[in-house]
Amino acid sequence: MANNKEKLVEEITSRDVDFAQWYTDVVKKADLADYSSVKGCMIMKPYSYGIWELIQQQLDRRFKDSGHQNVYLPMFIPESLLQKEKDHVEGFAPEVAWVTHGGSAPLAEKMCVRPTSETLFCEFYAKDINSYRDLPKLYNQWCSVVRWEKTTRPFLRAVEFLWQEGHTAHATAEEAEKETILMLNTYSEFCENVLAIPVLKGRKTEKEKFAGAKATYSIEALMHDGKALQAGTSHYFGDGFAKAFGIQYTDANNTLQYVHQTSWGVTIRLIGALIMVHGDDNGLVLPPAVAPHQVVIVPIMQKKEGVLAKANAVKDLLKAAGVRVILEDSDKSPGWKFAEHEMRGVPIRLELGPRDIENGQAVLARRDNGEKMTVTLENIDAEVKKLLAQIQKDMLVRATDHLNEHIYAAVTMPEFADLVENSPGFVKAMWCGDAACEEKVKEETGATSRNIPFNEEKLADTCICCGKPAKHMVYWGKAY
RNA sequence: CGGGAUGUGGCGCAGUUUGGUAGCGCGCUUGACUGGGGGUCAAGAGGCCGCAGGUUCAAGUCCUGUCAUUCCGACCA
Repeated sequence: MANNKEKLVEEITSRDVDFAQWYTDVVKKADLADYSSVKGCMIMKPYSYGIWELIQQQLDRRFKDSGHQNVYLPMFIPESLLQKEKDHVEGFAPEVAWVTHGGSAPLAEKMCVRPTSETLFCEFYAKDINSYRDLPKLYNQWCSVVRWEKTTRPFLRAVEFLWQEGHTAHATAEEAEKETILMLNTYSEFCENVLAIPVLKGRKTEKEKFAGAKATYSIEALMHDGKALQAGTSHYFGDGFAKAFGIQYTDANNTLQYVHQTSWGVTIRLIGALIMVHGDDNGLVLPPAVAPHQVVIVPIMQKKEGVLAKANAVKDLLKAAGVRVILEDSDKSPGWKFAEHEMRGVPIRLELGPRDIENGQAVLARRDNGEKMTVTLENIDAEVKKLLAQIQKDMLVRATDHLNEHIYAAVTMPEFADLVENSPGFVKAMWCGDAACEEKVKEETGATSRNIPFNEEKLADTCICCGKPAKHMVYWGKAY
């Protein structure tokens, strides 16, 4: 009997040998994505798009529950519109793609393909908001955006990627700040309960914040190799964009006011996070909540009378119970099927052969820890649902333990540098608030500030870098 | 955007040094036997050797350019 410690799949490079190569192998072997002839762009195959659809459904429900509505805005932004907010255009101009021709005729004004839609939403809000009665505007958009990245990797960084971007406008700063935190919390709750990925919530430093934002908050996840991945961001804009775009409303006292705005987004990078947090040397390991197939039924000796019929009956039963199940009835050998669906990270394998049918039972094998158990066919649906819930829970516990075991604290710079170099993970350290120190830490150690948590600890009185009085505790780490 | 590596049937690769009829493994198709951890045998199909120029009687192989992928940095979700 095998467990997940054994390496069954020769094609996948071991995680510990070469994590980057392992990642690329999993993307290919789990049938997630393929390359196209367009540089830096990827083809999301049905399996990865299926994961994205499950992410979308469950996030979208949360957005709707908190009063948000979906809209769709154009993918083109005229140059003049992009340039209305100074910081914003400076942040994005280096990486936008430009459309200069319509057919063969040059355009009077070139347009960029949206790298993000703040400017379009602002233009729209300026027209659409007149009275305090029009507020708040709680809009979200599911779309793709284009950023001309120099280095790309499937799911983690692509020239075009899928995401959702929420854009809201509020009457007061307090309300907008509340929204910013609400959505940050929505993301962290989603990551933990759906993706089984624990995250560190906090505020970004000035240096790391979004172009044009007053404050940026992020959720940071820890990958298996100890590197950090920014899994989602939520921005508070204050009235900066409102002033640049003239988004004003008349309040109850008949006075003109500027709105206060937010934006927030997560991307298909979450799929990259799923791969790098949960995956092992046999491939992908998916939490049941986002697994396109939660159960794969592998019939044994399927040509034998009654085996396929029984397998189909079990499939129908599970389907009726709301389980996403497939019956692997191709004429491949059982061993091949085991390995194939392990690479794809299917949470539960259900083995069903003549021997089982005779005994009125089936074998369930867990993808996350390799455990096998025998259950009776009578209440197979209840058993499977129970096990799916257990796997979802255990995966979060395992990832949380991994995160906690890789958070270190440093008080001196040599200590800090040693941790960053030899103990991959997050390092907590005090900081004076000066961007120069942040820059210096990065230059000397390769670690960047990830975020400043809401519940800061006081590890020391002085900045790890310059020795001046410390203002904040920062999570640092090497990041993707 | 800098440095390294790689582009040859669907996938992984050999062949390039020394130019001379394009090969191997896996996969694929058909059939039979098999079946509880990537089965066995038999018979088949499948190639503008990344692309564009050039040298040559002759180019997968040599030269120039270009595109893409990948790894390591810098930049970003």
